[in-house]
Amino acid sequence: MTPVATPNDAVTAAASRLGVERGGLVGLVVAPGVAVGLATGRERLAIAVGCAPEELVRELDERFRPRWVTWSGDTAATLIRSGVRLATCWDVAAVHRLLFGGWKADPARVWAGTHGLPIDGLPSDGPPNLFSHRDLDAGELEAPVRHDGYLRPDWVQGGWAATAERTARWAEQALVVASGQGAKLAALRDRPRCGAVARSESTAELLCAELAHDGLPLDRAAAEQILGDLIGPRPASEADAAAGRARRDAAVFAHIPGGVDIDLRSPGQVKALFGRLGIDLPDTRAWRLRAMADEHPVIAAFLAWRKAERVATTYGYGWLDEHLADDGRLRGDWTGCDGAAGRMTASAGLHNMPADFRTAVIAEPGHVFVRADLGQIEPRVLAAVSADKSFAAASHADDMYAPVADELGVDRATAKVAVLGAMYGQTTGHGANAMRGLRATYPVAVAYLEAADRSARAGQDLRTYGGRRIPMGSPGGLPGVGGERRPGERELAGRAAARGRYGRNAMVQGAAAELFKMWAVTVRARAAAYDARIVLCLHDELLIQTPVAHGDAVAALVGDCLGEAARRWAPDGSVRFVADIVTISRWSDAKG
DNA sequence: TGCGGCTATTG
DNA sequence: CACAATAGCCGCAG
Repeated sequence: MTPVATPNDAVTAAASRLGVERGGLVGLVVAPGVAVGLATGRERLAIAVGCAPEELVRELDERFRPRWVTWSGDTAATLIRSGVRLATCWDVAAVHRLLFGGWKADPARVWAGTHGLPIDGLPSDGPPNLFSHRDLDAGELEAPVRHDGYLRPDWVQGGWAATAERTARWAEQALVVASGQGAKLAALRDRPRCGAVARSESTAELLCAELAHDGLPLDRAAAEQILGDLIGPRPASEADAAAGRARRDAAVFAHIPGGVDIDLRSPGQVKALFGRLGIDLPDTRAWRLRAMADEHPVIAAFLAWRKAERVATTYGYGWLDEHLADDGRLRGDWTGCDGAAGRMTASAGLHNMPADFRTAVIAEPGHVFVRADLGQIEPRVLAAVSADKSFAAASHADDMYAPVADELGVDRATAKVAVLGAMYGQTTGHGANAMRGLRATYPVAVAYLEAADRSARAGQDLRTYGGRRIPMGSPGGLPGVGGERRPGERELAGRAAARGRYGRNAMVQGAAAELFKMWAVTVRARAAAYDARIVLCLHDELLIQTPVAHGDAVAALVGDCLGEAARRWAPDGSVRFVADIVTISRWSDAKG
């Protein structure tokens, strides 16, 4: 009689062979239908038979809670589709973006980065070269690394998933990268929190995969009601849609004696039309038109047209059809950090949905939302990262601008403009005067911003408080600019100033993003005990759906998590961070 | 067909 | 109308 191996036995055996322990690094790759590759410093292992590989990963995660080393969020996405959600990870792509900046973080690039190999020497992913193959023995073909130190392109492009053994090797390579990244982070001695940030940026990738999979609850009937009020009922055909467009256009043309026939979607034609009516404008932006609304009734009609047109094209029925599934969830792609300062991004309108639609974001039956948003996060973050003691003292007020206004001897609105102007780089207009007061009162914080501004102007890379590199290599975009035209002195100065504004803002916005993600992953971890899940991240705001019975507990927990995250991110504790936390059934019920 | 400009939405 | 993002349509170059 042969004893049948239970999943439990398999897990124990695997854990024992690998030496899995709580918080220990374990390389993990998943090749669906092939194998799960696992690797530790002790051994590598491929699980291709026996119990379901995903089940084994789940068991290992729950029993030992290692820090899984992944190549990217794709691993988490694959596992989530199998019903497995990891607790924590070290995502080498996320850490690469932190260390090197920018967004590209494919395995070939990440490997080269940690090994100090030039990016422009990356082997091309063209067809295999027969001559080079002839010199390789079988062992080398099975090795993921070339003699010159780069990863083999065929492995990178999917070859890693060809066999069970290769998945184990690929997991091992990820572990090697993580180790190199750890060394690089340790070398950033003036960024003591970068290790903690690397871990939260990694786990944010797990959160992103979950957000993409789960989606945001959006009530279809409520959403279509809103649409109907703005642009009318769902068109039954293309002809119907065209008739609707013509009807909306006609409502604008009706205000023009004699009638016209222009394309309202063309700013140039609209500008010309207003010109014929005696209204001269440099452009047709809404704020400019709104100021001229008294001049002619067509302006108000046109602004209403713009609003409806916007909804019809971007947030109309097509938007719902494309992104809102039958289960009432609006789904988009999520990235843990953008290419600039490192904020999370989302597509499908999740980050820029018009506020009107928030009434359609309704908690599902038996659930409520806990909505929490950070108050005045950017000035508080500036106080922390610059270590300005006076500015930090101001953060102890619920409204930070009140003590700042007192110190500067100005009203609150002026104080706010001055602070925001300093962080965004505004140097002209109303903010300029208050700026001098700010420099006198909070010299450390202002010096921090101005140092960032100077570095950025000079084209020197920046690094945020948490260690994210802000590349300034070829800043401001405008690559090359075809032709012989050389930019004038004014234009060059303008571009340098833009780089300066970008740089000073990136240091604040980037640091705020680090704290926010640390908060988010802390909430994610703690809220799981209440069956609560984050359904939306919005730069300084979390929306969490939880069973009704746990609403109050989760609301309290979210506040605790902010304190915990703040202590982990900035252990000094001199800055107070605040959040407005409410338990609601519709997103729109939150007080704004 | 691709891309810069314009416009609008969000934080 | 500063800083960031996504996203659509227009107009123009190739």
